[in-house]
Amino acid sequence: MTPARHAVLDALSERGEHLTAEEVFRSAARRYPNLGLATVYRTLELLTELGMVSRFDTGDDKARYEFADPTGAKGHHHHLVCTSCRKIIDYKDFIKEETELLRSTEEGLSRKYGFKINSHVIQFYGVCRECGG
Amino acid sequence: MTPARHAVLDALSERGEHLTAEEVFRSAARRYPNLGLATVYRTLELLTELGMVSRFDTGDDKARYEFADPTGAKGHHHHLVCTSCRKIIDYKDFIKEETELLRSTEEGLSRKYGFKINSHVIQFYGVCRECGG
DNA sequence: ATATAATTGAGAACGATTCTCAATAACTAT
DNA sequence: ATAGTTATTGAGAATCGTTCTCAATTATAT
Repeated sequence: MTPARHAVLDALSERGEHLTAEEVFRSAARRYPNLGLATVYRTLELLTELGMVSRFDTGDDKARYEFADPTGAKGHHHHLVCTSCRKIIDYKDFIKEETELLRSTEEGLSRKYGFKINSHVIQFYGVCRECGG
Repeated sequence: MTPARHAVLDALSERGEHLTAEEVFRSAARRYPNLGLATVYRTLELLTELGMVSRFDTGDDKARYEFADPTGAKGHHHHLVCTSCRKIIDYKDFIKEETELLRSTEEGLSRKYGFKINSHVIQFYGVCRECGG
């Protein structure tokens, strides 16, 4: 865990969620001024592989990263994306039905197609209240 | 509906599913040789807006397109993606639980956050039988 | 300390997609 | 039909997020 990597991780945990690589870079560079953008990308990839960070995207063409803390307060959650203002809301409600859906789907798909399922993406798109939803 | 647009639509409905823009281009260009790639992109965007084509992505950085036929044999379906060989399986099993989940989630999110939900992405990633899943 | 391996920053390279623009094709109204 | 207006096209340049290259620096092991 080098200083550059720490700076990236700090940026992700301190600042809000859903940062783009560019945003992580700007944020982390405040503390670690000669940080390079390539290092940010490399570190984000590394941390994602280690499971400490999770990466997702929301339809614009920039990957977003957030601190992964599956057992913490945030826990496992999904994203609700406003297609107008690009706001992203984390939610973890309805997880019971969802868990059930995932379990049975994964089991069924595994049996039928021989897939070992490792991850999933569930995301809703819509228009938020402020944007007229 | 110009010939160029027809060529794009034909390529999508004739050939299998899940084509990248490049693949649509190659396929359509066989019938309509002086087709340009930019026209393919423009047409795919147009058809997507019209709801005749749906666009999704699977983790590599290329958008995929498929003929949208919500009431037809294919119907509404989701994708199961092998992260090893990139095979994509359409499935529409378990739609009952899923429909229920979507309904209650959309309703709940709407009430709680004031979102009008328009679309969703549900996708599973894993390793297929041939790849050792 | 010294050799070896890993990490870094800067900028070039990449690749999917979008933009520009002149040429062409499609309508419209006469 | 025909002249004028508008939409669509193809080709290549431009864009932009991301990845690669490479020499320099830093960490690790001997």
